[in-house]
Amino acid sequence: MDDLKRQFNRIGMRYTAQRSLVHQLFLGSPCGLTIPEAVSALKDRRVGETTIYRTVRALQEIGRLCWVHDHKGEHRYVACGSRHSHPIVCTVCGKVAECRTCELSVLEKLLGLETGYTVEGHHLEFYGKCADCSRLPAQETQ
Amino acid sequence: MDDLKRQFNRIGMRYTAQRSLVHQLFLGSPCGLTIPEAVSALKDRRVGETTIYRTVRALQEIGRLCWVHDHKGEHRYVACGSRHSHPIVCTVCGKVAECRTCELSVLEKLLGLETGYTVEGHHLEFYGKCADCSRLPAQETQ
DNA sequence: AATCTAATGAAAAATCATATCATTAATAGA
DNA sequence: TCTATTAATGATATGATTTTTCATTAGATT
Repeated sequence: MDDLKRQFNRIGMRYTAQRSLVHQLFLGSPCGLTIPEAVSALKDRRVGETTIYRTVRALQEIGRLCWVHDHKGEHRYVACGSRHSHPIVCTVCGKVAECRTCELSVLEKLLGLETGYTVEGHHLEFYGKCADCSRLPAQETQ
Repeated sequence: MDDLKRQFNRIGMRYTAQRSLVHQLFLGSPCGLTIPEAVSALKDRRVGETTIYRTVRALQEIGRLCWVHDHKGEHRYVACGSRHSHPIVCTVCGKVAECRTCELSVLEKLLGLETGYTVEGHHLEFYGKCADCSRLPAQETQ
């Protein structure tokens, strides 16, 4: 995907082999990863800690990575398709799905009236059970 | 306010002088505080680090404190009035207001259909300019 | 190829968070 | 009030995480 290269260039950064590995890792992690997890996952692939921190920041900047708080409150990074998506985190297995629907405009208007703020954006995270975990009644996965 | 004491007791904790100081500190901080900020703010009042970490967790548990990510992405804790409120963070000065309006039920239904998840809850943060900072056109405060 | 610029990762340093535990304070019961 | 009980406190130690620094390497440009 050469698109990524262009997006990196746009923010004055190069799309290198290491950065590609970092991105691939997140794409293959449906529950997202904390940074320490990403670091240890790529230790054998010889990608350094510093590179991972920098790449995570860059991927967020170009809208390919967002963060969620999982069921335990841990800050995890999850691959996403666009700068503006609403993640939903499974409270049982931690799997994250992406929701493109966004109908917050009404709420934003109300909010503006209520608080006097000019709304510019938001972060919205949902928590719930994924289809699989909804079926297993009270069994702890992972 | 003796209400707080009851709330602490309900979760098996005591409402002590130190915990009161921590709570007061957050009540007087419209932009919220990171934990290290709270620690240094209370150093002269002789409240220890451990107590602050524990109290922050307790205040969250009883719904008097919520977290936001400020304009710089920093995790800050802000006093709030109820367990379910939607903070809005000023992107200029960082001041946080509380929004009680919650009309996400429609969105939650759509989301359930789109992803197959059973929605149980959410976290919603708005970003925007407060009334004061909306007036000053392009001036960086703080 | 030569030049320039950015990326890399090892190491050190700084920061942040948790665990341990002796001491102190708050509560409940007599 | 006095005592017993239980939880809170905070100093210290420890561990985890994040950032900084910098010599080296790789990628882009001419």
